[in-house]
Amino acid sequence: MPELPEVETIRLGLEPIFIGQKVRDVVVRARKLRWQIPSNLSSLIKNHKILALYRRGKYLLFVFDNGGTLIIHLGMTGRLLVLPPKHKPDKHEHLVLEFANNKSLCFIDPRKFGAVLWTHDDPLQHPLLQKLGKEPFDREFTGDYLWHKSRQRKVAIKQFLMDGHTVAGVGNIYANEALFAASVRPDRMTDSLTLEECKKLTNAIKQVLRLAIKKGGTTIRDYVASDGSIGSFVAHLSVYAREGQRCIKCGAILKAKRLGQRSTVYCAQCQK
DNA sequence: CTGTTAACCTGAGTGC
DNA sequence: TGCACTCAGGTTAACA
Repeated sequence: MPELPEVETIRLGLEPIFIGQKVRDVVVRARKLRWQIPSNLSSLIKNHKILALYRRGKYLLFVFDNGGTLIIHLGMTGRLLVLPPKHKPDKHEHLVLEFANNKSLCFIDPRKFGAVLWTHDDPLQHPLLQKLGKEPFDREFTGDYLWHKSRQRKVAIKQFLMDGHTVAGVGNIYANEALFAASVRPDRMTDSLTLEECKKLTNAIKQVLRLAIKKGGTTIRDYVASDGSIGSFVAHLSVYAREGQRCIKCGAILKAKRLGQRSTVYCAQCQK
């Protein structure tokens, strides 16, 4: 369920605790998440230090002092919690990294749509990351970029935005919110968008994501930060999960429809 | 290549 | 209570 703001909030919470810290022990419990957790993970990272923690889209990248990188994706229900080494393990706690500073980093994921991977090479060249679209806060994520990418494409703009190959990190909540902020109907075909609309959309995405990070993400049901705290962006949602309620701008009743089997909420008055 | 759909998996909520 | 069914912050692989 975590999208870019939630993943970034988790990253910000983990960074001060684990940078420079050495892995003392590794416990792998899950047989299989989205993919198998590397069976030799322990030998890869035990007694090695984390040098840096980056984010690309919804992926977290833990760079180790042996040159390798642990890649973690949280899927729909994944959590990364900082707990004491002796805590009672959650039913769905699939991986625990125990560190020299006496803190454990725990990966919990009931639905197992998440992923824990390892690469010796440049993580950005990993097959799963290599083809990702621009980072929303990249200077190059502009209206021009979106306009060029969207030409001759016959998909609803919302689905296009949620495709990580268009822009990385935008999921269902923030696609809904950004489209509302840009006054664009979610079911518009991408190739019908004008350059002007693409500019409004890219700006809306940056603005919505920035505020959501500032608010620590959106907690609807599962999401919590690495310290267990919840995100407060729910209070700023304009359309997501507000079907049947009134539009905050014009007062019309918000409509819902399914786009690519994802719930979509919009204001038929404000969004054209 | 593009576009659509099923699949991965568990838990919470609803209606009968 | 139980059962059937729907839905959920994601994404890939397999189709047409």
